[in-house]
Amino acid sequence: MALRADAVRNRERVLEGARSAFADLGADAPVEEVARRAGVGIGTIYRHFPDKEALLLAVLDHQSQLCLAWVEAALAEDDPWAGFSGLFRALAQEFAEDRFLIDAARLRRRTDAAESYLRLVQGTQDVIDRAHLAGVLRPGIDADDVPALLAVAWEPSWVEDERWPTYVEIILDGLRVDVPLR
Amino acid sequence: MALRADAVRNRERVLEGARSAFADLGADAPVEEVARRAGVGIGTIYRHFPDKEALLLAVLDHQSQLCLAWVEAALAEDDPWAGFSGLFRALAQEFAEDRFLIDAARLRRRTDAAESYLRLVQGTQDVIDRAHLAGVLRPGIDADDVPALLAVAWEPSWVEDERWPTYVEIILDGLRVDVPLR
Amino acid sequence: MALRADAVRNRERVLEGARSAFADLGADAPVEEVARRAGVGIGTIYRHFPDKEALLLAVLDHQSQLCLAWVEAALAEDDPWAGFSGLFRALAQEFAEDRFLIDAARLRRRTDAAESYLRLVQGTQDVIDRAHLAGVLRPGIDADDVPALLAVAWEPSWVEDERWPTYVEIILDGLRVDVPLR
Amino acid sequence: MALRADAVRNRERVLEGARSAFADLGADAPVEEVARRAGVGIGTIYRHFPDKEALLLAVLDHQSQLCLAWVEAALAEDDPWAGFSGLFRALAQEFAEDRFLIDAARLRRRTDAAESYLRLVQGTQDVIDRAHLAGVLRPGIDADDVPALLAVAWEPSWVEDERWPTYVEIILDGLRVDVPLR
DNA sequence: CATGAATGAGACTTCATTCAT
DNA sequence: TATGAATGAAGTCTCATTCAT
Repeated sequence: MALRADAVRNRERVLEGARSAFADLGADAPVEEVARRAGVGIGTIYRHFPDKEALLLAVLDHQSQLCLAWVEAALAEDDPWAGFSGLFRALAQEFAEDRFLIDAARLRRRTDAAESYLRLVQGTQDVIDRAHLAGVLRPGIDADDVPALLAVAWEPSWVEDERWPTYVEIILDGLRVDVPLR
Repeated sequence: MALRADAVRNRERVLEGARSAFADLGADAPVEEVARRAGVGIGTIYRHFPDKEALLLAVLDHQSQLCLAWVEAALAEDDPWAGFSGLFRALAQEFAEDRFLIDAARLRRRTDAAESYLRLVQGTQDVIDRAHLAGVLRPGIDADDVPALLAVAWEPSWVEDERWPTYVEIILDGLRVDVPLR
Repeated sequence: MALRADAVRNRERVLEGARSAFADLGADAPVEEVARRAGVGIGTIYRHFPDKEALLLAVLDHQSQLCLAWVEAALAEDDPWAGFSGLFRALAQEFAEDRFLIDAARLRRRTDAAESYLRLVQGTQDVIDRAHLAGVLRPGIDADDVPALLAVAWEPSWVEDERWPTYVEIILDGLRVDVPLR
Repeated sequence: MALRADAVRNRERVLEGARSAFADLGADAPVEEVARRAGVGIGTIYRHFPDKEALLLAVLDHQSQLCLAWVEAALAEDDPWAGFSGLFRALAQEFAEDRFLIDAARLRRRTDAAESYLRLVQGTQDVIDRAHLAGVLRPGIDADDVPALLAVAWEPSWVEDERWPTYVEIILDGLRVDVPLR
């Protein structure tokens, strides 16, 4: 199955090109730009993905997969707040670097989301539940609120100022419930 | 010079149409849609504005002008924190209602900003300075940070959930410095 | 309303280009070919017609309008058979000259047909009814059968041989009911 | 030479796939669809046939071969009219069932026709000659007229109405010369 | 000055054909 | 030899902008 190896590698290149193009230009980067960056004909993209939306979802899926590692790390933490806040900071970082996610995540609302994305949401919910149980997280918050709160980080116009870490800290302060020392 | 009066009035109608179109459809509403809502030929738009970006800036300018009223109100407040938080909430409200601002404000970074927008920024800075003097606002925050923090409110995908007021409160919590009651 | 005059004339040119292009190349003539023949940008076509199908329907409508004259002539004939057969020959001629109608008429099945086309069908039905009443036309035939029978004339591959008038006569022979001379 | 046997068998599968695809979707069925139905790679098709047109011609050839059986049957008939009309009906049936033939037969005009097709034409001419000799067939008709007359049956838009057998009878009526009973 | 028709680049997508494996 | 991935021209349609009226 030597053929497959080549195809798989090309699919990888397409994804890489899509990641790059979407990260720089947002979700409305032309498919031809993706092809250019992938070093591939435009037809190749349509062989691997039925349409542009599928391509966006694939990139979302891929990035979500990377983020799942952060969920693992968060659950491994002893302290529930350290877990949650660490995850929040990591996701902010991840998303701040990828302008594409701004638009791609919006697709989640219209289409059935990528599978890894759903697992990411679920994992995030687990981390949040633990924080709620420990009483350290503002009540009424759930995993669906996280992307919205992260908007502060990935809002593209301000990312370049490197101010977003500050904003993340502000939000974490607003989310934390101080536990009285008995 | 009746003509002049007519022209001015037409410019107003164009702005009105742009406000409406951009608010509903975002910054990529077709210029023709703006013309339609303005009840005006598309040529008229290009007579008053050199290109679409200028139109977006003009709308931004106009909306900024409206927001200046909130700045006045904030400065009239006795309590500096009430002033700042009131302004913040009001701006969030204003922006949450106008989908167009999401995209238009981004232009600020690329082009010379609209004049009223600059005045809005300056007025906001005054409100912030007062809060800093009173020691109730997290240090290191200035007017340029406000739009980024508001991203949380105007991120379009989540506005419909009406969760944004919660997010605004979280951020305000994170921004507030509790003053010990001596 | 000087403006309108120009636009109307251009719409006419587009229709002329479409007629020409579709007549030569069939319904799958590229829209750009239509534009080329009309001496017009492709955008102009899409200003006048929402999509390609609308353009095809418009051409069908136009050609149908021309054919309505033949229906008038047929009804003016004293002899019902002369009326019917004259109409049949005239339509065959008309359609044999326009390759486009081959495909355009097929649209009738999928979409709501052009208005003139419906009137053409109705007029043809009147001519046929008269022939039935006189007992000179094979029973069980109605207006919907006419295009199918005309297929023999407009089948593009054989039109160039100029054999189609023979085929038309064969069909007319097959359609005629001989009235015994009492 | 097992390879050769394999190759021949593959050619057969390709033809089978082409027959199926073209019959269902017409001549513009994608070559990949042919490959899919043949259970074969697309490259295999291009190994056996230089281009898509060759494939269409090959299918035409194959179908023509099947039709030759009808010619045999026609010639075996005692009555020349029964022979001719039987052949005509059989061909109509054959073509009505295969949407692909509509388009494929048109190629005959542009390219050198498939061999079996030529034999089919010749055989049909024989049947026609016999009918002419018996004086039962309208003079001036030859084998080249048959496909054009069959257009009535294979015109795709009307096939579904199952009206074509009626049209075939009309044409046969028009073609028959009544022989006076001495 | 206003109008809105015309323009054409560019977006997405399909598919016949080539070619590396 | 068979495979099917890659290619890219071509098709339909949108929309910012220009310009004749």
